[in-house]
Amino acid sequence: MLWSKLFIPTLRENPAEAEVASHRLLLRAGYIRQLSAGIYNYLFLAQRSILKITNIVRQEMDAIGAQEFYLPALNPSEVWKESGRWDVMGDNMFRLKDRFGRDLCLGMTHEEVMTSIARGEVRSYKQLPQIWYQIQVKFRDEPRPKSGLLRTRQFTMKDSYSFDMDAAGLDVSYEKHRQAYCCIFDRCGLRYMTVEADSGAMGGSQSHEFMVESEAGEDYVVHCPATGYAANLEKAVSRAVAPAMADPEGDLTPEEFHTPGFKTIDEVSAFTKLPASSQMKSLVMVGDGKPVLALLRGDHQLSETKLAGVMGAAEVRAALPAEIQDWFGAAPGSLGPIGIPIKMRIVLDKALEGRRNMICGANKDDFHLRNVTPGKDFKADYHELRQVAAGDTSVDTGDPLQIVKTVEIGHIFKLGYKYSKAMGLSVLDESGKENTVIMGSYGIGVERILCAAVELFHDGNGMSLPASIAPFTVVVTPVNVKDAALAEAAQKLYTECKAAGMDAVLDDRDERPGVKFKDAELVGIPWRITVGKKLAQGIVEVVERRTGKLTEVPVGEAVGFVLAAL
RNA sequence: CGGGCUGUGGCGCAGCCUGGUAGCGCGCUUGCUUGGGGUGCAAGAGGUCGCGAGUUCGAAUCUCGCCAGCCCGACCA
Repeated sequence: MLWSKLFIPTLRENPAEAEVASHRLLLRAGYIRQLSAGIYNYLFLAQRSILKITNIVRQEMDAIGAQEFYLPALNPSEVWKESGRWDVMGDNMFRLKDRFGRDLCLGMTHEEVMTSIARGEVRSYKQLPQIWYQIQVKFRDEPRPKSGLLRTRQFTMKDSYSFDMDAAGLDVSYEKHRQAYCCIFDRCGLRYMTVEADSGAMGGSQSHEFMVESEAGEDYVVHCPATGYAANLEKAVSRAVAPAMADPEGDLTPEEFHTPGFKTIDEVSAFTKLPASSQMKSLVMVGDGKPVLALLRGDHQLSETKLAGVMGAAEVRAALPAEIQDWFGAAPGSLGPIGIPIKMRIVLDKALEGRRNMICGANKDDFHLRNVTPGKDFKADYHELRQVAAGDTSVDTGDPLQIVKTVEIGHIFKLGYKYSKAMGLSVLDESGKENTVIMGSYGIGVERILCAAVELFHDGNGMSLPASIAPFTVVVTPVNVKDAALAEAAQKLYTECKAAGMDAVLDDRDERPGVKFKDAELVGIPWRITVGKKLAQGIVEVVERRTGKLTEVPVGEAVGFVLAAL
């Protein structure tokens, strides 16, 4: 292709509205333009890159025996009502009515539709397992679209669904996906981590996320370089740093003391001259409408996800001040596990196991208790409730943990029977008995692969995409198109590149060399063959975008040089 | 949904406080020039100043309402 004929609207200056690197550079390099909040036009370069990504995805999915479908984005409400998600999805779902007033929505994901196909057609164990996938558009009315293509309201997803007879079959389908995803992300040239993820309170037994480390990300991953442990912060476990001070010795009896106006952990800490780790933090939470008191070490944070898991609740929230007053007869800041007027479940974080003679609220405004020992002074029910904090170490080895910010590019998930049960998907087994099908679902955010690549690989001059997903592999740049010898040699090199099967572009624009170099670097083409002065000696330059390394090679060897480096 | 910020030619911005004929840089067009890192010169085109009301002789500028976008938070199957 000839650059002079292409629509590649690069910008000299940074667009004002873009902050994160991928957003800024995709705009500047002329890949995308915004249509509305969270809705983007993909121009020529973006579309080229996305097609390369989806081809890789398609090849690897096909390689595990998955079959490509293409389902409607426009969905009737019925299937969503069957699964219960018509209500669950709330405002995140785009909804509309047809001319007869029937409810429709734009699909956010396709478990329901895939399940509806399977239940209508799949009747026998002989037809299983199946893996069906599609590469298709998804719609989610995000509360806050942000960061360019990282969080949008319309995006492309590769979503697949597996159908198996039993858990062992699901294990196989799941493992196939895990490996396919690794192949996909490897081929896309990404550095990523596979991490354990929270599988929710609803029966999902296992889940992994594929994460790329980036400041632009929205998820936190706990990672142990020494042991290789990696988990989403929501799910991660760790060994906490020891309490700052040992507990008082002996079987002491709880004793009330006056703490006028001291409510927070820090205030009580300053007042008692004891570290936060000597206190028990009392958090009143509500899970699916039921109150619970969660106790943690004063310097620890509650993980709401873990608490939800312990309670088996779909959703947890902090109790409102009025609810707390009603249940405890005291205000937040003086709460504790002893003498609660109503019956309420109390759960303790495991970091409190073995602790004694601690400080907590007395359920009486402006009073606290000292010498409170879990298990002795109240019934202790220990669970993993704490969020991993900076400085924590590996549970197994005590090696240091890191907490890193990441972008989620893929997620694989054992669904279990959630949809097959709700929607009645079963087959006859060998003995002629009905067997509910077990399912898995697996997603890849296609645009996020592009974003993650830009986040990982960019510098002051622009992006530097992996050759496998760059819109072009090589650009041939004659330094001066008015010089017939240069123009002719460049044209010839370009033709050779094409003949060698490379995605090449000839920068035949009548521009100064600086302009062409800048554009090629901004757009992120991995290789450039520069045809300039030294052509007289039969020499051209091959420049690698990522390293900036320049090699002078004879004209006849330039194409081979690039090919060999790919 | 709460908090903050911003809307002025395609892009980046000034002008607004203190009301009086809309400006700069880049880009674009034409001509010349230059030809190894966004060349230089000259001449042009392009804007109902986000929308609507109000105040005023007069509003980009002041007041009110609305809309849109960005950032932080809440939220994120």
